[in-house]
Amino acid sequence: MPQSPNIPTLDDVARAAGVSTATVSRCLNEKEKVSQKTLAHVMQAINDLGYTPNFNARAMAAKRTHTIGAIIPTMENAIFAKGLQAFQETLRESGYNLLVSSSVYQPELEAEQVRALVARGADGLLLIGFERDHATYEFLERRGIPTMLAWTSIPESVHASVGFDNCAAMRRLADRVLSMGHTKLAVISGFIKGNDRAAGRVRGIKESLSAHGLDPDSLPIIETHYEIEGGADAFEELMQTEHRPTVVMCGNDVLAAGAINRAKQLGLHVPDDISITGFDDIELASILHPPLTTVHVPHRQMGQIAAKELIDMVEKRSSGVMRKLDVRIEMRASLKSLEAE
Amino acid sequence: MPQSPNIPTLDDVARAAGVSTATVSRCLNEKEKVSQKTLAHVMQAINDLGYTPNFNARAMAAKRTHTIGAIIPTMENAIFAKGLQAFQETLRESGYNLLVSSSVYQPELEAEQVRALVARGADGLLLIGFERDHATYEFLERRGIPTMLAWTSIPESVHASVGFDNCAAMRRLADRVLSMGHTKLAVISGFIKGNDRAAGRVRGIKESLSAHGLDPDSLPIIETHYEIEGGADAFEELMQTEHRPTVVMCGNDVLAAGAINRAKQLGLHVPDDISITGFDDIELASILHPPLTTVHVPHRQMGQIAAKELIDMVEKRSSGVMRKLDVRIEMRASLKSLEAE
DNA sequence: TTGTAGGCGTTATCAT
DNA sequence: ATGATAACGCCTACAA
Repeated sequence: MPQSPNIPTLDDVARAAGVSTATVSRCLNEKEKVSQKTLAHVMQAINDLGYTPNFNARAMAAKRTHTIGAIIPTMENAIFAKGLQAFQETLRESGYNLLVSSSVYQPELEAEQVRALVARGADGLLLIGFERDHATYEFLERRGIPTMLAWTSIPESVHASVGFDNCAAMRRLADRVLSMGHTKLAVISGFIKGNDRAAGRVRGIKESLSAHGLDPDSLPIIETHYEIEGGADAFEELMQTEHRPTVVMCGNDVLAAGAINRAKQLGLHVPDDISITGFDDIELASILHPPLTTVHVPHRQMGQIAAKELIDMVEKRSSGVMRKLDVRIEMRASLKSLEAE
Repeated sequence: MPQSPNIPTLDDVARAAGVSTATVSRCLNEKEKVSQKTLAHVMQAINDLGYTPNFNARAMAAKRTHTIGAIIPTMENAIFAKGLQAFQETLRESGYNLLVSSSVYQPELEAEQVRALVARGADGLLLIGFERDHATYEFLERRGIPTMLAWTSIPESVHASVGFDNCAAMRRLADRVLSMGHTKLAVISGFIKGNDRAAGRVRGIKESLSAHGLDPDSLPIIETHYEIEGGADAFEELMQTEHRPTVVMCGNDVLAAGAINRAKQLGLHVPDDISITGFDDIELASILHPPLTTVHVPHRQMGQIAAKELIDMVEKRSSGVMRKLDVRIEMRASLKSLEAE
């Protein structure tokens, strides 16, 4: 027979310590307002009873939770993991907790999770990218929930954000590619609808093409899931077309990993037969064979800044700025020059 | 001047719809107990006001949250991502939400997060592995929180769990390795302290050694972080020893990826100069060069079963069983036979 | 420094 | 089918 769980409350502690609930509460939240002696007493009682404050009651009474919510598109690959880890660490240093949920790249699910997190009393939110239903922003606004957008940078936006310019970054990489003599490019992108990062990256390539006098509209683009298998299949499809590209630029490293792998299976040598590039510079990129040329994104820095800035917003020290970080092109062996040596 | 956020409550809805709060509550939770007409009215009011139920208030009054908490050691690699994704999906199908946090492989942090999740009113918990402070189990027990342990299987345990026998699995792989003529093995493991999965895997190798008449105590073992870099450095260290192993067995695929990569940098050919094996069979394993021989773990299945079982426990349909899943040895090119062809 | 008491937004019991 | 109303566990003026 399992004893019915008898959970100790503030009252129990107060009674055990012979003080009022207010005093116990103070011992928990404002130690300085309590005498050493009673503090010791109370703490003793807390330990003896195995008391844990009820979060929900706390949230209701205080209207603060010291909790930040984050919604990321996926946990299935390392893209967000690194940054999120740093985000969590930085939050902890300031006494905040992190609640994570994944939207699996589904806008409706994200909207739902925003409401869930807010309903739970999240003091602030971290969202990825800026493209989402207006209703969501409106909701956040009405509720007065400080929100940071990350992994992106938003031109002339009213939103606080920390990230980089996906379009400009990819454009720089494309410029490099073109400067190496490539003229026949192809692109493997994540699904663009509802994903501003993906859209920006493709746009960057097109801009580069235009600037170099090439036709952006004839650029072959395949959209697929951000998965290794997706990248692989898309790559194969690209290779079967009439005019084979000499370089395939991928929307992220995971897609590129799939592409490189499939190339190998098809008997194509990278980069001699075909060059491949990625985006993100996750750890995977450097251990691929050949190592992947990609855009390095400062994941950890982004997470740290997001955390600090968000806390400042929550604690009214800031009203939300926009931070644009620098990226770096990481040249590795998967991209080869077409010029004579 | 930002308008002070005026969040609508049940009362507001009730007033707007001209009914009592009780009725509104019913419309939200037990529609069938309300007439069509009032239901429509109330829903209208809810929409008009943009009302969202306050989760914390709800949790307090109902003592149920339909929320499951999960604490995983890391989000930094894909090991748990796949299973967790399936876990979340299955939970959703039954109307449950998932709250995730990461312990970064720190037992104290995990203990803290268990309390946090319980304080938040989690109806149940998913934990990885079984090795943790007794106090935590006791706490969970006292609070009456259904808990599932995953990624492991526990001999004669009172705990509900779903997973596989890490020791037996690795032993099977080691048996294969030995049957291929290898006698000089070395191991790169994650830190064993506080990590039963890591410990079990190493034990499996030792058992295999013993069974084959080899001395398990002379097995070189390096413990390191579950990271690519950790695996790489450990590998290099192993290669510098007097008696070079002919095969390096790694505690997981991430370590193996690091090892393979470093081998390449050192000018060693895998598997001709050295064989390498992994554990988990994450996607990465098959795109490594050469593809990695590893132990395939049914991640998604594990997540699904964990979710179903945990819900059953929460809803008192089950008192917690132990499910042991099968793993499969995935033979790929990174492991080579030493026998003459 | 400590105690008293009202209120936070729901659910659920008991009437009606 | 609907309405009062008492919890739920804590925080926080306000008082002492």
